[in-house]
Amino acid sequence: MERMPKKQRHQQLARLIEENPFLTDRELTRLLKVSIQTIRLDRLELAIPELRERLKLMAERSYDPVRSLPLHEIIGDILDLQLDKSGISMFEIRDEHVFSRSGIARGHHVFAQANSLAVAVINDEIALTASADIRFIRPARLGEKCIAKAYVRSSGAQKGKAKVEVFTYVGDEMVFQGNFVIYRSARAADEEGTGEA
Amino acid sequence: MERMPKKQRHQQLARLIEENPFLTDRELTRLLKVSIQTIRLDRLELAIPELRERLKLMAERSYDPVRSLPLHEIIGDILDLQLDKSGISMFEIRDEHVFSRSGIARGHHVFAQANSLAVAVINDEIALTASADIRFIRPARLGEKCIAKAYVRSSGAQKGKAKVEVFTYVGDEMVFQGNFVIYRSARAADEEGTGEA
DNA sequence: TGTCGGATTGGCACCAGGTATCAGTATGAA
DNA sequence: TTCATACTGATACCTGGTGCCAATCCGACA
Repeated sequence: MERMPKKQRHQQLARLIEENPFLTDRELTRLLKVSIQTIRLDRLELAIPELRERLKLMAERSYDPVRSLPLHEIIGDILDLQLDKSGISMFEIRDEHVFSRSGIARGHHVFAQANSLAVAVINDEIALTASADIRFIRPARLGEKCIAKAYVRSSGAQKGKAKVEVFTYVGDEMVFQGNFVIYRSARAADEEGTGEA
Repeated sequence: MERMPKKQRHQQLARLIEENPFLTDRELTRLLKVSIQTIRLDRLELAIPELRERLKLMAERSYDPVRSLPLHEIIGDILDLQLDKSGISMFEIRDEHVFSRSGIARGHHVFAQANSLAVAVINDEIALTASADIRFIRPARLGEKCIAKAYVRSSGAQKGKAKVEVFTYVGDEMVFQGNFVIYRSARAADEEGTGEA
């Protein structure tokens, strides 16, 4: 009936906007060889908002402090935290964490989870990793949920150095183990845990 | 001279937009009790773009795959790579890598650079971190460029385990040192280095 | 063959949130 | 008084749309 079936054009339109949300209707006109009205009818049917709305949504998503910070802050979701004692976090291995060929997680992601937790469990305004001795027991794979458990072996509230041991499991299999030495600013903070890592 | 000194209003304006980039000029009119023309003159003087440009910039920033997937692939830019011998990479500490309060880089980013390099320098199809013994000598800070140098101490092409030593410097100061043991799939790959880490 | 209906296109009014420019007013200092 | 600076108002114009109506195309079906 048409030069190109409507369904197919809809798919193309959706794909184009998915790939590049910055396209105006006018630019889409060029790419799909239909009138601007058709583009707009298509967007309407597909419930794709106009360019400015799309940009606004993206800006809002990236601006949401809860969403934008955790990516850079703590790696993994804290499930339990007993300051200066122990903590548990969960981290799911996703596509972006693995070697594409083998589906095995890059070591630094597993380390990042453990490191984040080791720092978070220290009840202090400033806590920095001083050194660590780590073992990757077996590879963590795509889709696996890593449960890291941290135990503060010596809080070092006076000496300024805490020792934290972290074990990471997938199910009941240990995948990672690390001994961390964490610098702390000596005076333990009165405040609640900071959420930083 | 004015109800409120211009300088002060400029500060307030900048702060308001910083806090909430979604404000229109009309809304700012209400908040600052000046005409919309004044708001626009102010924005001009302060070089603050219009709402739509601000949203577009935010959307672009959050869309940039390099920024949004910070821990995915190799961390740091490979400057030099001699497979099974040595390698050098550079990694600049940005906002998203530091504790906001102290401006000090989170340990796992510095580790990720070293780990990426240690894996990249191994000339094999599959290379995984088995264990590591690491020291954070001094904190790396916002804006600093970390230069990591990796040396393969024993390639372990037969035994399946390579030893790689990594030193990371800012200028001539060492910030990090680590000894990595890397599993490799025994048969050294004929291909070029993979680019994965 | 005519006609019906969905798909497509064109045109126009209108909108938000601006830019650019010009003119007028207020206010304080020299 | 005069002058500069700050502020305000008004108008034309821009982009990237929405909303709506009419015209056209094109294939299917009686």
